[in-house]
Amino acid sequence: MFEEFVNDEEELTEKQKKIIAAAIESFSEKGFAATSTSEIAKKAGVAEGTIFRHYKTKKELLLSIVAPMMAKLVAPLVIKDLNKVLNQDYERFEDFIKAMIENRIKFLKNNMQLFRILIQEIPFHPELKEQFTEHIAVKIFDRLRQIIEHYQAKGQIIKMPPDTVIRVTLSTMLGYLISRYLLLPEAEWDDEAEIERTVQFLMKGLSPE
Amino acid sequence: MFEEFVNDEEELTEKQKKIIAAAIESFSEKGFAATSTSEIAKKAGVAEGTIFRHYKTKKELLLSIVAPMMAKLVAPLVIKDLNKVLNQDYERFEDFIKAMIENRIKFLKNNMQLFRILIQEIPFHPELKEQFTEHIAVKIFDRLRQIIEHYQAKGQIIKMPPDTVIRVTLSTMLGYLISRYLLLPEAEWDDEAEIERTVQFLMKGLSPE
Amino acid sequence: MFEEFVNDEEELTEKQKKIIAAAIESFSEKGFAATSTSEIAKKAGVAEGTIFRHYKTKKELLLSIVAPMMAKLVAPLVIKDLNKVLNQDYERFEDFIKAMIENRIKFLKNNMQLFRILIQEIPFHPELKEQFTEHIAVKIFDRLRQIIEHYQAKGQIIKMPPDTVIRVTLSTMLGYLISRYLLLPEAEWDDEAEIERTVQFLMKGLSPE
Amino acid sequence: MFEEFVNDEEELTEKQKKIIAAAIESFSEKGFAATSTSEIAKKAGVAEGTIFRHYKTKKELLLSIVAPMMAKLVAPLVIKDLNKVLNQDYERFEDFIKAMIENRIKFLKNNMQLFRILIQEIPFHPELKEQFTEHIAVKIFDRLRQIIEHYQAKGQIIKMPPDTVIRVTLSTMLGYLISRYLLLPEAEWDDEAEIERTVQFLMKGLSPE
DNA sequence: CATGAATGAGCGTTCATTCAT
DNA sequence: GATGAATGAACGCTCATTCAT
Repeated sequence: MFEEFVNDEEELTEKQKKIIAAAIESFSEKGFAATSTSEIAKKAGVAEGTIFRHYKTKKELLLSIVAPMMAKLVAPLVIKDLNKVLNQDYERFEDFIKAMIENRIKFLKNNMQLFRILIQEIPFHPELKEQFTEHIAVKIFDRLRQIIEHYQAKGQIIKMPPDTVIRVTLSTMLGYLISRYLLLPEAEWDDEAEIERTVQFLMKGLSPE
Repeated sequence: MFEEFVNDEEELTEKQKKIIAAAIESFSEKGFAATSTSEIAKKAGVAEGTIFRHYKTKKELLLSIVAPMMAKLVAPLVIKDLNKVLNQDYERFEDFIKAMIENRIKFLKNNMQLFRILIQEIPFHPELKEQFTEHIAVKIFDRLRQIIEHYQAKGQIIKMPPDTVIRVTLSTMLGYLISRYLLLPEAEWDDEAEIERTVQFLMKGLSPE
Repeated sequence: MFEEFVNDEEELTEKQKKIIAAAIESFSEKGFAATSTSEIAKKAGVAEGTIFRHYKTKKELLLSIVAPMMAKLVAPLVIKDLNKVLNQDYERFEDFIKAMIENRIKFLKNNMQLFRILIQEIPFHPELKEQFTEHIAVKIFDRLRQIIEHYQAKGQIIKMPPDTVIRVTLSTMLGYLISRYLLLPEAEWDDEAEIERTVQFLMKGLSPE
Repeated sequence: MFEEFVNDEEELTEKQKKIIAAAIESFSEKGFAATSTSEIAKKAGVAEGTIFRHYKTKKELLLSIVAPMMAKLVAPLVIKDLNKVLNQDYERFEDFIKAMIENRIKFLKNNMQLFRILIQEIPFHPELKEQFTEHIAVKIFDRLRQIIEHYQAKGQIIKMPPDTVIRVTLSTMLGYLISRYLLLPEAEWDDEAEIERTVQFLMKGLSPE
């Protein structure tokens, strides 16, 4: 479940792919504002002008990187008939949340640089924030709310405002990811156990009664 | 308890205060890299050269803003005889965590711009990250570990690695703050209830058994 | 004899040539430190950024001007089989020194601005001084020493340490050039006679006995 | 003979002396244009403003250093009744030139930093050059011409235009000083012998016949 | 008389972007 | 489509000089 059928990079020329790859690397390491287009060009092995042939501005390049990332991040929740999935595959909230968290953690782990750019740049670019709230807060929150209410109705989750449930769930999950991969990547982590504990904490915190 | 007796800004000239204030505003809004010194000067109503009389470089200006913030952030945990406080004032973990969270939330709410700069700039400045891990991870984590173990020994918290307890606690708390004040500041929030719910979630998640 | 087959400026773009020309003019008149890059750009009729596309720093621009000058200055002494030349063309030291001096005077006269930059900037730039001693003192002094010894062996020059002979010879020659073209260029000079007298003084001063 | 009764530094305050000393050191090492007033102030141990209390501009500070140097440099030739000295003490040109050269070499050796500033800055400051030609070329050249003619009349020097004699003499002498103390100060020099040879070369080059 | 904070013009350099080839 | 030379505005920072204390 929750596999992704996203295909991008398909209509990109070889040079474009190199530009994107170089930009991702630099943006994630030094930030958008501190990365120069000439640096990207050099790293990508193309001429400076080539970047601007494909992307009108430096910012457009950033958006062309971040926007698909945001879409992919919430992809599993955009599945058309998610409720069917829920009923069939995940009778218990615990199973659903476990699957979802493991799936998203795997995804973010594999796309850590993109994730990094996303959270680093959102504060500085109103368009990004807008896109984010529009995609996530509106489309996805609605979905998530339904899901939460679904399990609340089944008596599997505490009766708390769904938005609060969503918030603490995401906080817990992203808190793990940021600690694990961005803040203390060099500490020793027993990932399996740590995820297990995190989910356990979340489940207990959200259990009814 | 946990009041702060930090006094800074006291030996600063009038111009220096204006520079700091202008820098905080701009850094928090546009980020360090995207803020120009000329812009800070204009906003502060001083000549550009004046900035550099007080701060050798733009980066030094940033550090002079962020470093004290970091110290103040963890101040309540640097109290000399914290254990006495714990025994006397907070026999129950719940009371302690409630007091601590409310206190720190109040502090961060009052210093939201500084908090914003801190979390926005840490990824881009190795010195900052270093200072952070040095101050927080080493000094404070040790303290927090003792506290957690203290309440674990009393049987008030689940037997989980203290680092994990710390992580989920901070995630929950910072997740609230970031959602509330940075991501969705314009949504309607019933702060009192929301904090109450958040602490409740945390307590249940960490309760033994 | 002693013609030069040096060709530079050949792979330079039009703009680069203009930058070099403007830089030479300004550096020689006001000195390197007192010449601004914006001034050079204006004089060259290019944008200031263009200078830095071709020369990473202002100093690199200086070096790109001075280094070839130094090479050309000593070029006649780097001829592969100089001894053959000496034996065939200049049996007498007087003929050699006359030819050499006239040749170098002509060269410096035609490159007075470059010569000026060279002697004006050497004191302030260790790299230049190093390059100078390396090229001149080592490579050329060895050559000159051999030549002096060659004519001393023939009994045509006084038996004095070759280094001293070289020093007084160069002093006499450069003293003329500096007086003539840099210190008192507006006095009336009978160049031919003055050079004749200078060589005569030199020859007598160095004659054996 | 040729002792100097120059007294300067007499009406200078302690701070002023320190400023002058610091300026001399920096100007001679890095050049006037590349030396900042703040650097001089720091080295002198005074406030930046103090420099400008004593010297209206940075350039005035330079001139206050160089002008007296120039005066002292030619002092021995400004003696009122130089001819009496010549007749009494130096019947032979050789004795005169030897005494003069040794005296001036000693003086310059003792004031090498000032000498360095003088020759380094003359090219860049029209006022300096003017002062130089006015003092040297007019006042002193006249004197020197008389002296040369005096010895030419006695048949002790070659019949050459006095200006040429002066030029080659100064070139020879300054050539030694510059080689010895500025270009190759770290080579091994047998000063006594080298001066002896230099004077010998000069005498032979200028001898009649 | 000495101070040093303040100034603002100007510095060398980098930048995103354009455009002729 | 790709290039890279060219641009000029803007950058962080330094400077000589002023002036209230």
